[in-house]
Amino acid sequence: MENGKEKMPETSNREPGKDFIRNIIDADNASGRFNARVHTRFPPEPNGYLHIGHAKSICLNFGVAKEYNGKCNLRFDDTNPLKESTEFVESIKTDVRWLGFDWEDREFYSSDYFEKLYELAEQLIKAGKAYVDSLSAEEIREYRGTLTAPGKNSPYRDRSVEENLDLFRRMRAGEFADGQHVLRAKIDMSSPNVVMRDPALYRIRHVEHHRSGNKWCIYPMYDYTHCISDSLEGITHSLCSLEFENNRELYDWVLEALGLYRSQQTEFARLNLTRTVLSKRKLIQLVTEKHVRGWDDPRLPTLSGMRRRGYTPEAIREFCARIGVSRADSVVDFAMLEFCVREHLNRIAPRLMAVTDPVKVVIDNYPADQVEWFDMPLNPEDEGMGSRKVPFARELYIERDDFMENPPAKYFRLSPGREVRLRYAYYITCKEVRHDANGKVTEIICSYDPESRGGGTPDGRKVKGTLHWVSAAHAVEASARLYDHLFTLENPNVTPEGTTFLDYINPDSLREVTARAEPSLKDYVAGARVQFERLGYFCVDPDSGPGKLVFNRTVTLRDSWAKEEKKE
RNA sequence: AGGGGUGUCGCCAAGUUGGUAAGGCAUCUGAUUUUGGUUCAGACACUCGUGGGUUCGAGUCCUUCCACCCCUGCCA
Repeated sequence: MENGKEKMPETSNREPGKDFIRNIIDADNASGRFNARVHTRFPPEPNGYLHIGHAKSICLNFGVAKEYNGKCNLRFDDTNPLKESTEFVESIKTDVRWLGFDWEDREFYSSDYFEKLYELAEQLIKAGKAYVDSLSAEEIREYRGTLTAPGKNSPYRDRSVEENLDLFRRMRAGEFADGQHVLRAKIDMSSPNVVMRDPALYRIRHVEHHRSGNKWCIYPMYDYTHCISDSLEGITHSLCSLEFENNRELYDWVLEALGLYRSQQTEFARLNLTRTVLSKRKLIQLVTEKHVRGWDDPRLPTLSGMRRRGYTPEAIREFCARIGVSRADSVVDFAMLEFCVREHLNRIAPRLMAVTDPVKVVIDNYPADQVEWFDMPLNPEDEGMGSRKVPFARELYIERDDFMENPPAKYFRLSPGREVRLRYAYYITCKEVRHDANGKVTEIICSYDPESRGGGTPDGRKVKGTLHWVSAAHAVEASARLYDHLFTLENPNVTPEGTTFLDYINPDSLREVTARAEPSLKDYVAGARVQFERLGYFCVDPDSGPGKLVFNRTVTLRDSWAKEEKKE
């Protein structure tokens, strides 16, 4: 192994190509800030399904921990019982595991800290740094001021420590109704950072919590909970998205006021992808308004949807590695994701033949009662994958696209008088075309060259086209769901005046057709991924069952002919 | 109008004592090819939002202006 790299001069302690997060960690490790320790966490709120945007955060947090021999916790940020449920907790765990990450025994919940959080709140009150406010939500909003005008102090701001303590304890005891009081940090109502204008720490909510049940009727807010949870878990680098930049000042304030170990919050830009939406609100709308079939609809960017679509965890991880992480708002081209799936599937998917839009071919010089079983490699580039047997007979199906009566110049598939190769089988020449009353092609009569058995000829003559095919008599039927982008707009997050993303839903995002496939297709079970030669990568949908095969097209193959054709 | 951020090729993204623009996706050529797939070879930023300044030299320093994002939940 060449060792040019490790000979780098000592002064160059930065590795080119590293993202700013890893540069910060390197610097912290160099300065000994956290004793060269790296401990991150992935902190989802269990109020929805994870999507590709979360995958970016998961790969970052777990990835960084792994690279630096550190740890990464899974923490459910469950401080708002109104929105959270165990159903979401379970789906999140399934998705993180599926992506390939392991939190070992470090599964935490903010709700595990409710008692500790409460004690610390009393500590804050005793230190004169928090008070119970009895203004209504509306009044608090008015008192907060605006972005350009300072706020003003609540008339309850100067209550004594004793009164605050008494009120707060009675809040916990359930003596008050929702909204009657709120615990607030006493900071600065004229701070230019609105987050610092005496933020709410606790609110009263007589609601059952998915884990703590009815034990509590006051619940801590995010800003108060998150930093303390990070601190208690010994998190070193608390990575979150850009919209929390303004909250960092409060994050630091709370830990400072309580004299707690300080984790470092660092923000990065969240993922945006062309051709899809990643906001929770929009995703919920698509599902509840039935624009898609459910949270795991293969057209959705949810991890469960992508899993069902046939994406692999490897491909998603590779995608996250390739897009990098920075502080600049950006929109990643969906093509980047497709590249990553194709790259992985190309290596692992067995090749099969299936026809999605069949037209019949009759080989008129092939014996009507003859059937030949050809042995075909499952992947010509990987002998190790083995082979399968495929039957050839007089009547076949080929793709309707693969025949044209009046082909344009660069078309080199089948057309009258032309010879093409049927993959791994024979050369055939089109002799005659039959049509129905509407002029639609119903049957193509061909002759085959017995000498070309296997797909090559003794005289070495070349043909320009190689087509996939299926024996009509042996074909198995399968439902194929052909997906396209959910939106017709490049970026559905930015829509023209007066329209919303829903106005750009692609009516052809799902086309379900009956495909005819080679018999070996029956060997594949739900979740299996294959390549239908010349068409794309497909995977077996869970809707499949005994005698019923349903396939999802994960992604098409790259198609330079389609591009060429468009130029015409 | 206050505060916090960001602006490097169509897209993502390196660029850290200022020294003369990595890489990937996409795109376009060409070669190979029993998938118009794969693979391989090559092309693709005299320029870093903008004007000005410092300097022998600036994407990197100073400065003007512009654009975009976030913040006025008892959501996270």
